[in-house]
Amino acid sequence: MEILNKLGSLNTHRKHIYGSHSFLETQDLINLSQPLFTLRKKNTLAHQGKPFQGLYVVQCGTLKQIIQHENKKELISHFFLPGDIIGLDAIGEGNYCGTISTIETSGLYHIPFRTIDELPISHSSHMQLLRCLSRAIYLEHSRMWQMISQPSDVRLACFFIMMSCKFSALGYSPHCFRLAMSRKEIADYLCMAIETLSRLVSRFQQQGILSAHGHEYCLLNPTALAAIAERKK
Amino acid sequence: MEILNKLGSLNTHRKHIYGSHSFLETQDLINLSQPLFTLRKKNTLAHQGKPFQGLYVVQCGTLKQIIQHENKKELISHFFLPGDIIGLDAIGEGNYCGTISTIETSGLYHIPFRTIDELPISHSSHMQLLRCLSRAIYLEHSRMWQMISQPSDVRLACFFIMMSCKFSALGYSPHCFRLAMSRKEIADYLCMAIETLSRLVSRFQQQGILSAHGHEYCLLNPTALAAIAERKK
DNA sequence: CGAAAATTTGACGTGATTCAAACGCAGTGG
DNA sequence: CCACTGCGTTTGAATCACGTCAAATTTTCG
Repeated sequence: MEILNKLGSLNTHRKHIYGSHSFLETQDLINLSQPLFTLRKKNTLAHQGKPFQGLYVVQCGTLKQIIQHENKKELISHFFLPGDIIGLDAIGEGNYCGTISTIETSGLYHIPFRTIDELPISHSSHMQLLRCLSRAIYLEHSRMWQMISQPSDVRLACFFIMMSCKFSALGYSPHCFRLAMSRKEIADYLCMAIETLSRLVSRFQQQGILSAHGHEYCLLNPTALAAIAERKK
Repeated sequence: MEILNKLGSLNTHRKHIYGSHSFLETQDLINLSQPLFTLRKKNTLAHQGKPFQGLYVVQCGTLKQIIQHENKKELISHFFLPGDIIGLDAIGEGNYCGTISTIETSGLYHIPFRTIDELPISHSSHMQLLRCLSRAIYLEHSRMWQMISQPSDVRLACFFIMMSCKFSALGYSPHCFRLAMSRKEIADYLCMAIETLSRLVSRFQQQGILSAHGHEYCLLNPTALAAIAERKK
């Protein structure tokens, strides 16, 4: 069965790259999977360095991937939302390169396999998978570039726009949505201090760009938000 | 012919990760290549976004890969030294994701192919290539982490140590070597301003850690250098 | 309800960028 | 041979964005 034939058809011209791993048309993958299972919030799906056990597709909920480097400062490499695929960056190495855990109770499909050989896909699909990983290198690089050379307000604006696009694609309102992640998690993802994030959210609210109450966010002025996100240095 | 069978045997425990692309035992690749050719300094080997034309193996000289993002601030993603392979990150996408040009006159082997299908390697080698690309994702991430959360002196110390290892592996002195790249290029690679780099080099010299005359560098106190590189925040 | 955790806000310190000027060095032409 | 020019590098001073520290406030959840 050709599960990867639509690989690469998505996200080819994404503007605000934050490298979420929804490279495939996930329905095909789900057909291969075990029954849906749920994982309560703050549970760990996979530990960094542990052997690869297969991919997961998010059906509902939110997860995060933390890559621990030597010292304890942790960096969140990805958030996973419904439709996203978890574990693509672990296929090759054979180990999960980060710890993946739920932020809220989530529903997941598991596509179990240890090595890529066990996945019933054709030669051409392997090529597509290869292409997919190669693209991920570039996405990582883009993210690095953004984190290094873009000021914090631009990074945050891009983040909100990305989330807006996500929710829009999922059929939800692009303007009002609930983010399961805490401020600290968003800050870690955006490589800034919690306090900086908090100040930025306050500033955006004062400017009437958005409103934030707890985990609920409303984009009141998407144009202004986009202007901040696109601001050249 | 099995050119990728030693894939992944190198660089598995590299400490100071700056992601140079020497993943393969290059001699196998060279056997597949066109005759050696030379490219004068400041010439471009491949342009960002142009179609993939094949891999290159550096025989001698130095090259750099620049990835241009929207605004003009350029980021050097890689330096290529003898033994390194150029273009691995372009295989999948089919386009070069950065502009690759010579810093000094360089000798190169060209392994021409357009798509991975044209490379005469086995299924298991494809797996290895896949593993290789997957690892590159992690390397990119590690570099991001270092650039973001390590202070500039640590980054520079790591850079010198990496270069020292490189030259050592090539059979040259690990303590005294000539770097073809300019200060500006090193600064771009390490994501800092030229002035910051210049100040750091001055400081290291005052501390007796190294001496720098033009493009010639001597590591006078590798222990002290390593202490800076390993310093936790 | 009450303790613990998360968030906000202010004051302050600092590493690194930016601006500016001076310096050294190589190549060119008078 | 020396002035002239352009380029890379160095150095100092000023500035800024962001992180850190600390205290206040709100939210969460048993």
